[in-house]
Amino acid sequence: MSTRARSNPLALAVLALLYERPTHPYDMAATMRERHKEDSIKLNYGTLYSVVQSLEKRGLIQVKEVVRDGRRPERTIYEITGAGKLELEDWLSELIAAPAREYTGFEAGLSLLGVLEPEEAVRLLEERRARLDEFLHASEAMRELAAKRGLTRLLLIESEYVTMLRRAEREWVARLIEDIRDGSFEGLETWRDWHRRIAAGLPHDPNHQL
Amino acid sequence: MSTRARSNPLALAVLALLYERPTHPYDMAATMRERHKEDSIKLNYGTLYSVVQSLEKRGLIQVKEVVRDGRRPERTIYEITGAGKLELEDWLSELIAAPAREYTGFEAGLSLLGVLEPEEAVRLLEERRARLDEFLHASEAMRELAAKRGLTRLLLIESEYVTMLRRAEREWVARLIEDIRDGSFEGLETWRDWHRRIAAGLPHDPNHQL
DNA sequence: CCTCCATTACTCGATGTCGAGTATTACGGT
DNA sequence: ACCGTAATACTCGACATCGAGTAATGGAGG
Repeated sequence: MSTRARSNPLALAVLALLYERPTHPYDMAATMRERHKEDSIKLNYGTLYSVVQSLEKRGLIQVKEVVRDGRRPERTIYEITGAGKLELEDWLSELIAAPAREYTGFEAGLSLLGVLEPEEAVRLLEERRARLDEFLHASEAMRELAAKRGLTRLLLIESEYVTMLRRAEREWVARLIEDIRDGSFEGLETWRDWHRRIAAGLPHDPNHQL
Repeated sequence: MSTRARSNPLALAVLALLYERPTHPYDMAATMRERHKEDSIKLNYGTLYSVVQSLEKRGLIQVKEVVRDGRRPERTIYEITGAGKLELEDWLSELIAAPAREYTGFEAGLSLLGVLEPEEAVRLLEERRARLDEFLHASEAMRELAAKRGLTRLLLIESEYVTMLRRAEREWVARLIEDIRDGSFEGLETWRDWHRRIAAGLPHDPNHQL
């Protein structure tokens, strides 16, 4: 259809909201906030309005009516189309069924870890571990609160997923720190060597081929 | 400094490459390929050149010389500046030390899981589990190959991280499937109910408040 | 009843990202 | 000697994303 279809999940959220009931962009944003969807789907006003326009151009949603309350700005109410419902189900299915290459900041950082000295790397990893612990505690607290309020598991499933990933990351980071510390990290000498050479402006052969 | 500084990690990779030696953008791309950096840092030609320009504007890198080989296009050789070295270390440190909110497609999908029927959700999750298994096998094979070639752990650390995350995800997805299947998933009836109402066009109260 | 701040609803210009396109040369095969 | 394909080095225009800005209303406090 369009050029860069299915890039921004915010468009998927729009389809999901309009699947429930017709409404206008500002209200979509407010609803996303109330339901804590903005924790899992990046929300930005400018982007929201442009994403809505793009969905309209693609025939997945359409204007239902334009209402004006006094002299406030007009509210443009959209509704989902048949094609939009199909797109919603198909896109959502893809997101669930197909693991995708995602580029995270930490992964990028790890791939350049050799730029730092091992000691510096350890210091930074320890800070990460501490922050992950904070996150996990906060997350635990929220979970208890949510349980008290009788929130069902379906409503917390994204958060359950993210917390599980963070817990796994925490354990991995902790082990990595140990390995570098006690010298069992394989290739530690090469790492140090490479670093000394760079600092001295010497040629270095970062033997990176697979 | 600039408006949207530290957004694209590709800029970090550029700084890291110029930290090793002066070179031109096209060669940076080639080097990133050779070293499998493009697996962890998204590489795109257009973006690369615009990112380089932005780094130059910010004074983090500068043109060293412009050479021409016969009648080929000119190659613009860049080198890193003092400010650039500081930025490299600071940015990299931040990526390692501070866990950041990352928005993944799967998380977005999970947060809208209620749009699907439980049975459909299970089918899709099973497909995901199968694909994760494939990924993990391929990853295992690569790991053995890399070991044979004597690659050091530092060079594979990003891949080790990603594989560990995928393994954790696989186990979580498997448990989730079980819970929905055997009915122990809390709130399954509410889920089904909500769905019936939507399908019938009835009012539904998606009680999402925290 | 007046003032101030939050809320409502959206717009705009700058900046970032995408990937196909261009033009040249090197090189292997026949 | 000729052809086709890969590699070299970069450009361009369409599209996406960002977040500050705008302009009106409603309500709480003095």
